[in-house]
Amino acid sequence: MPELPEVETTRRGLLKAVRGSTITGVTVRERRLRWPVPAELPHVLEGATVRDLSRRGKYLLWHFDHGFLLSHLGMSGSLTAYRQAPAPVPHDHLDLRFESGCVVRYHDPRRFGAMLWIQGTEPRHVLLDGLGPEPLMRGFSGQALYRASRHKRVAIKNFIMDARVVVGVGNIYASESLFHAGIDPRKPAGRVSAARYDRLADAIRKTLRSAVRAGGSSLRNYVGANGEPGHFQLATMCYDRAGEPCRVCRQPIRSLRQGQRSTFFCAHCQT
DNA sequence: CGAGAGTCCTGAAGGC
DNA sequence: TGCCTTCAGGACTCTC
Repeated sequence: MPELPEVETTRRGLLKAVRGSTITGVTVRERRLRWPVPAELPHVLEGATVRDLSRRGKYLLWHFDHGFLLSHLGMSGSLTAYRQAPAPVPHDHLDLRFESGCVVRYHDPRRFGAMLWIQGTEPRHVLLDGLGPEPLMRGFSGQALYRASRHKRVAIKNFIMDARVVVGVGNIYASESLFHAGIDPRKPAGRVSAARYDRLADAIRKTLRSAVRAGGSSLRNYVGANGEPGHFQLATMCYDRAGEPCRVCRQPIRSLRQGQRSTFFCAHCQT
């Protein structure tokens, strides 16, 4: 479900409710996520005040005076802030209760997400080591992609989904960005020109920015922090459109599997 | 080392 | 209706 725009939408939605607020209680109903929820999590969070909520790639970092809560939504996770929480439903794995009465609830049917604790004043964690540049910040450019891609035989689509290259480009936005840049997703990364990487970097920025503006994607079951679905699915050029006519040239959109993931592209517009 | 496959898990959808 | 297979927004970890 969540790619960078969904995580950013979640962050913005939660920020007003949680920044400056103190946690009064933590309920863990299911510890078995991607990694076990640390047993000490309720103890370290109760009484702590959220100083900030930031994002690194698809990770959310909750800042406290003595450490950080590192959360990831995985494939099917969501974080929702309730002024008054309804009764928990299946897969509501964790609640953060605030002194205001607000409850932030983590829901994740597939349990590929994570809730981890980083002790200390620096947000250092192996999961954050080696992450590439943020696509919506300085440091990300066509030139950076070009440099990182030399001598790489991996397909360009898999290359831009590698978090060491650039963070936050998931399966939907990888296909969409390559469509906008006119690049065949099967092309070896090392054989794409610098000029085309400039186009691709622009396409990634534009695709992600417009999805953030739209409040994230709403494919299948995405809901944001306020429970509202996103609207990105209305605008996909190729993702999930196999057999349907390309919106530019009317040739049928093709699909294939790359690294166990579905890719969608237009063989006429993308070369 | 790089590249590709396997893995965790539940639920929805489609075929028969 | 029911059973089975396939697929789903991620990404770490293993194998070759």
